[in-house]
Amino acid sequence: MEENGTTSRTELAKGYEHQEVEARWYAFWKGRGYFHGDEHDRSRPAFSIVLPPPNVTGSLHLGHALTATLQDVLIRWKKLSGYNTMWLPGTDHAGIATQMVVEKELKKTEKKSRHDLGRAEFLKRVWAWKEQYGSRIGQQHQALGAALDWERERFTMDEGLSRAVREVFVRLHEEGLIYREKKLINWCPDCRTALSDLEVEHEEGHPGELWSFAYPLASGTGEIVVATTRPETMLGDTAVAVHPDDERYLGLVGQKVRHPLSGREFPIVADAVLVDMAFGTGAVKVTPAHDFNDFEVGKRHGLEFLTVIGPDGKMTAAAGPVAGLDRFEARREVKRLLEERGLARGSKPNPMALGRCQRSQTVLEPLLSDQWYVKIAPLAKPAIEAVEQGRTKFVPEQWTNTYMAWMRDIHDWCISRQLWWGHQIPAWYCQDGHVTVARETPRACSTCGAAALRQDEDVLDTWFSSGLWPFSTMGWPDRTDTLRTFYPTSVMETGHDIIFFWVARMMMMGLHFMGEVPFRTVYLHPMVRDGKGQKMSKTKGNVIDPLEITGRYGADALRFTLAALTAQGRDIKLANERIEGYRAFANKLWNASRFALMNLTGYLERGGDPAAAARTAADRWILARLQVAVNGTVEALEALRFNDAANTVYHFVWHELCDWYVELAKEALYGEDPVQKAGAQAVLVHCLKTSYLLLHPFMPFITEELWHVLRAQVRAEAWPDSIMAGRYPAPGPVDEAADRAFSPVLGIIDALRNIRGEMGIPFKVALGRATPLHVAVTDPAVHRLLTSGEERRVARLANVEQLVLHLAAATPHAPQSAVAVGAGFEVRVPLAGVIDLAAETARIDKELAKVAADLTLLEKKLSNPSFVERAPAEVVAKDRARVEELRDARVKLTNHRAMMTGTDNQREDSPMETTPPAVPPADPAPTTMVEKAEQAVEKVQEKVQEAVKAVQAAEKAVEKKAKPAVAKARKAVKKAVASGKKAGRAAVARVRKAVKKATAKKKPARRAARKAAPRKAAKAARKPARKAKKK
RNA sequence: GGGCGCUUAGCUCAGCGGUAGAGCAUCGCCUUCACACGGCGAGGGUCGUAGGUUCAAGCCCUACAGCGCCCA
Repeated sequence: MEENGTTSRTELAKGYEHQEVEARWYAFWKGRGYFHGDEHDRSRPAFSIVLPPPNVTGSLHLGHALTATLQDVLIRWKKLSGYNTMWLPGTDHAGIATQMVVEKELKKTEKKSRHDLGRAEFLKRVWAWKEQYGSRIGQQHQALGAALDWERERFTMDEGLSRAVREVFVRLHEEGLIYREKKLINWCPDCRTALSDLEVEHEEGHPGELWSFAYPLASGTGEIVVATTRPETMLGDTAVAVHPDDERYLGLVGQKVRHPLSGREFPIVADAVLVDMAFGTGAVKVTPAHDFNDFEVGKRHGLEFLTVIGPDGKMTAAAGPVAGLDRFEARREVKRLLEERGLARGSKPNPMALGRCQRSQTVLEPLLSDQWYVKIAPLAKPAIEAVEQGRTKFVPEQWTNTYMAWMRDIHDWCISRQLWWGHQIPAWYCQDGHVTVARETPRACSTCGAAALRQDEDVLDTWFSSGLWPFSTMGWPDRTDTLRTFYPTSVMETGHDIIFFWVARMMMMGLHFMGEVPFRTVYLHPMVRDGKGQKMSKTKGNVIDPLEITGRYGADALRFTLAALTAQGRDIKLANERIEGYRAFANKLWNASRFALMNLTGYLERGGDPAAAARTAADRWILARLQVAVNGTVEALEALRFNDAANTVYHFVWHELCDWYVELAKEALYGEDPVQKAGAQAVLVHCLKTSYLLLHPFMPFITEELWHVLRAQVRAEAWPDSIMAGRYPAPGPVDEAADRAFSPVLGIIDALRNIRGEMGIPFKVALGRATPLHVAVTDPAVHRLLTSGEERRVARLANVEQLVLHLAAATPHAPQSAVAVGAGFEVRVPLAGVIDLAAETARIDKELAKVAADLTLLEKKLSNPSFVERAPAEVVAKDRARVEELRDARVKLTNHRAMMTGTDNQREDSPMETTPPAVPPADPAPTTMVEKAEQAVEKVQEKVQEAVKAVQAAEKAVEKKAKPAVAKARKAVKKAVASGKKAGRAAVARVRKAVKKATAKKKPARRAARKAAPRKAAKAARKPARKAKKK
């Protein structure tokens, strides 16, 4: 620890400064080897993750930050839980993207193309680029605190991984699962390479034009009209197809048409698969070399495959009059030429589907070419079975379906790319065209023995190498200890957009080459969007560098935010306010620790059982709550419910430890009793230490910092000198009795605070000053608890000067006072001279309304015989107990109210049936302003209702009368209704706001107005129950 | 065209069979010696619509509507 100079630090800055703290710890952890997984250690269970490799030339965005965070949470949690953890980092070479970046740079700085440099020289440049920029991702991961095993960092183009790639290629080829064939593929004219189906982005509804023209019959006796969205392809047409059942064209099938621009003649064929009789003219032009559907037609009918668009997106020589033109220019030119010849037959707008290149967004061109393919069905089968058998599970579960659907409908995988950057295909050709596939450069053709060999110029799809990632990174094809210890990995954690690219392919490759699934669990996290819900993308310019956020709010705050927002099944909208909130949380933890340090002088940690050190009910209570938090956190982590885990700790630290216990403990910490003081200190230290450990996976930096400071303060030599070497808190039984026993104290304090708040008595004005405040409790145990010291805590937290305790059902009669009733207690605050009778009456009425509503509901429920018979006994019992409680409260509150309004002659002290008004009487004189506003709201609401009804009626009428037009009309009407409703709601909301503002200054009036609304009263009625439940 | 997801407080979202929750925002009070990156209190929801199952339904089932994503 000396390397950090924090050994003796036991004082903290007033606020948490993340920059200062975060700068300190990464090197410390790394230097101590905490990130390294030991492949020789088989004594502990292993927990391993391979980081899905980001693109080496990219930089991390928030999606990566989420990946890093969730994986780090798992790794750190498992490490603290005693596992031999290993998290393997690395990057992939991103063939297309990287090559494009370097080519662009080359063009800019040297005005050269890669062809000017030649392959070898160009690759040198790419490597240089990789060396220069490849480290950025590593730095970003470090800034995020990711506990990555850097000793195992890999890159898909490393020697070892390249060897794995060749091995896989050769083996698959030997097994007949890799083949080379001339087929139609998706070609990007911009990247000048073939793509796999997965790299195609489909765009729907692109505004297009369905343009019709006529092919003259070769016989010269007529024409056949076809329509197309791509007129330029007509130069490659080698047939016209019609439906065999189409009577319009019966006589034409078998005849020929003459191409008006090239003069070629080709047949009219009948094809039931391709042709939809109802669409357009029912006749379709067929371009087998430039359309996937037409390609099949071409094969079925033995048509000519005529390529008229080249790899550069320009028309080839075969395109005759438009040869050399760009395909889009050619489109205009073809139309012009056909119009000139009088063959144009009109056009209409037609939304069309487009395929675009994932990288360059260029419209793809189907192109006929020789490519390498993986025959995928035999690989997919085991990958399907593995999931069916549950050997790999998806979380959230619904992704199983997506995976299965894709796997079952999988197409052969085009793996060759016309690039230079990547793994060059280990296939060689001799002059006779024989193919030799080999692990090492062969000396001679395996078929004819010819020595002159030329290696295939193409490289493999990047995903071909990253599909091997879970085992190629661990030394495969060698049988290494790393593989033995850490394969299969425990979890694959990545975005659901990558399920096919990585997950599916890793599954297939892992099963095929390792004989076992590559991961036990696949956790697919949601997409990170910006605050407005938009997908982050470079083109939109809303991509955020995680380092920007960590710089501003701290890595811990960002990590915690991401974890807290990662609920299963919904995208994350990351808003700055949210991150600010969790930065505040870090600050809260910091200051709770600061408070502790200030009050731990002289305390030495001896490692005893905190439960034994606990002296007071408050001590035992917080320990119980802590155990609840530990159990909840671990349970959530086990289920990969990151948000639940984060929120559980958050709630404990802020709302139980800080809001309650720190305040409660002051009684003992500032008090004279050394034993109680030591007890509170021990409990506080234990709670903080446990909180640090719970939080460490989420907030590694601040917890490590505070761990050291607290450890030094209490001289806890038994604690390891890094939190990373600590043990994660273990789930265990909760001291329910301690939790329950203390709740009356919390309830009484709550009640007093409520009176204060509602009556507008500032905290600094002590309660029970002139005359004492009264608290009555019915349970002797609670009475004992309070007399044995807890009443002093009540007094401190509610600022009470004199408090008289009664073991009784009710407090003594006092004329001007405020009363609150809870489960088993009643408090009475005399407020002579201070009390606002109207305010107190209103407050009591509010309470009464809640009680009455709750009671009505419960009584109705209990009077239903089938409920009593069929519902579980404990549910019924609980409701009965609650009814008793509510009746008691109703009596007390009614008495109190009667007393205040001067009609309390027959006050009752024992619970018995009284019948308070179900709805408390409203203040008879609300201000006219409020009245008017409320009426306005109602009117607007009525109007909206009327409008909606009217539209609906109209809708029905329309439906009845005009059946054919119904669909269209309905849509329009509904839209109108929706927008009308929306506008109406907005108007109501505005008026409501205005009312609120207007009434804000006139409290009694506002209250009265509220009373008038029974729904609100009913809602209010549920409130105390909720509070009680929380306790 | 097929599939999946979403619709809960002003906003962003949890909850998924037993009394509607969080964070932010709002309103009132408080510069109380851990924290104004704060404390205390309060208001705000017929849980998209219509049916059904159940003693009991945001929660399960069916249909519909709107939004989003994936695949063809």
